[in-house]
Amino acid sequence: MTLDDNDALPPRDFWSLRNLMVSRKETLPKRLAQVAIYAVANPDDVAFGTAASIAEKAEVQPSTLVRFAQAFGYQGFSDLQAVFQDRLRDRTSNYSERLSSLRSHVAGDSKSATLFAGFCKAAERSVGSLRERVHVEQIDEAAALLARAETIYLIGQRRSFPVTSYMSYAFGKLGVKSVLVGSAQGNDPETLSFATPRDAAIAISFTPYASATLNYARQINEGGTPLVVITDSPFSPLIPKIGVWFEVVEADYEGFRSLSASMALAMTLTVAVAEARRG
Amino acid sequence: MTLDDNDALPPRDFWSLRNLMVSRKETLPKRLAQVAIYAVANPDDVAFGTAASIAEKAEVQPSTLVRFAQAFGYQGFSDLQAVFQDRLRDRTSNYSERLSSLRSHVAGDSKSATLFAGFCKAAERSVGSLRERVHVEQIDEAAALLARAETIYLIGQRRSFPVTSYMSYAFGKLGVKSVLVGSAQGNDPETLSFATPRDAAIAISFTPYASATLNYARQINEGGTPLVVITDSPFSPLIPKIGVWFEVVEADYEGFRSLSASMALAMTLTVAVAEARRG
DNA sequence: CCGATGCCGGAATATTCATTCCATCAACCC
DNA sequence: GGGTTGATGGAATGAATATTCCGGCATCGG
Repeated sequence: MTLDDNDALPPRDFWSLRNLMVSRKETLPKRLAQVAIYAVANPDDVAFGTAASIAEKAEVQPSTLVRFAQAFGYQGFSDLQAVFQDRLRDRTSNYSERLSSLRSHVAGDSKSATLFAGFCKAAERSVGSLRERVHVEQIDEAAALLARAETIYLIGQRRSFPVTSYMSYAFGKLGVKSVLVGSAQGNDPETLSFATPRDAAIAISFTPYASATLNYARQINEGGTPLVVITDSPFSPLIPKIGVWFEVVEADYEGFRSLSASMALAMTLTVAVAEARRG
Repeated sequence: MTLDDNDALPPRDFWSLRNLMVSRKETLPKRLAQVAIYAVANPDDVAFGTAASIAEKAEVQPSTLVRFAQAFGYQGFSDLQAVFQDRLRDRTSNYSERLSSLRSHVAGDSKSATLFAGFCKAAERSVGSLRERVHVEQIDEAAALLARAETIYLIGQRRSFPVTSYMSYAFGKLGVKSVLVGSAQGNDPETLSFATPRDAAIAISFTPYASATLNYARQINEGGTPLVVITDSPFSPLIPKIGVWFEVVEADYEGFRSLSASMALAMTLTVAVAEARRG
């Protein structure tokens, strides 16, 4: 008796097993810990893969997987794998279970629970409304416009800044030249004065519109640089003369508006531009 | 050429296949129709079972399953089974290949449409998984911890920076003193050296963890400053000695992970802190 | 009623798979 | 520092699996 030193029966449901793997990881030998990490991070692959394929992805030997299973009291790898499969099998029962647990949480009536549920719901509703409002042609048009640009200027303040800063990061990773405007440096007007009609800009703003964003967008658009705008109303002062605009209505909870829809649209645009450049 | 009389490539996503099975059922030979009916009614069993076990339940021969698969243009039963598995694999990541294959198939449809749908779905999925994983007690604990702090330090790089920058903005509006670390200024280590055990910090990072974030978090936590961590695994090197941590698994599409779950949790924490301060 | 065509069942086969075994290696205690 | 214990990699093994093949059968048109 060396490895399988736990007298208790192995867990038969996924979450018990998961907790056990997390708690025992510290005391596990190196390779077995490696398996634990992989299994927690990629339960789906464990459910469907073969011992060989999983071993390869986790960078261990197949035999290590068998040892791992036995260390947790299972008869072999297949026995352990069955637990991972069951997790995916009864998704429906799992779902109702999830809902009831959510309800009991909310029934606890803590203020945090209400907040949490509220913000989750706001995020989901926002994405739902985004689906309705945005048409594919708009995305195509915006992506084409941005793909033509030499430099893409990103304009967003306050609540919109996280969105533009994400785009700046993603564009960087994708090798698309972009300039982030609206950080705390203060030379933004000069930066924008370099924009030409061969560039493009993305401006994001919602009521109450940050005045700086409005000014920058107007300035750049009047200089002939096309503009892609994300805003929350067809009457927004941001709507450009040259360019495309998207209507994104974020649901709010207690006055704090979600960012999920803007983020999802931002990601779509970012990747679409990169793909358009490649093609 | 007798059976596999369709020149087109077989569908790679479950729903296309399902529709195809339904529509072709009428013209299919008796046993193959029998398989189609069983497969439509028990897709989970098809996903997990072996050819022998499925054949038994569907009351046909294993070889019939192979023929069935070939009749739809697949190379063999395993090839067809993979489609059924992908349907269940949905949960978190790894469905990028599913959508990319979808895209190549629906070549007539715009690429942007697929992107857009993918990112919307990733956002919704992420929020769903957030609900499942985060418990209210954690939020309460984190909010209490942060409410006690004199100054809240916000640590996040790269993809996490939009989240911390949002929190910085929201904390500002709510009158909570916070310092944003990780902008391009470069004096971050010194800024963090001012943190005391009476302060607190929020660190956000996902695989691959930005080394600077790791160092900052470790440094500040060893100095006795409690830490609230948002990360993607119980084995994350970010898990603090003093403090609370949240497991947030963002779904990804084409390697670009959503931010919706992190954002929703960030909003919850931000407002919860402000409420705790007020009460 | 008879040939032809396509379908099916079941055995045969070739692969792939999980598991076991053993030699080597590293860590630890005496 | 030598001996022991446990962990690991990798090949060997035997079981299980998907697939192929072929003889027989039903169906259909003449």
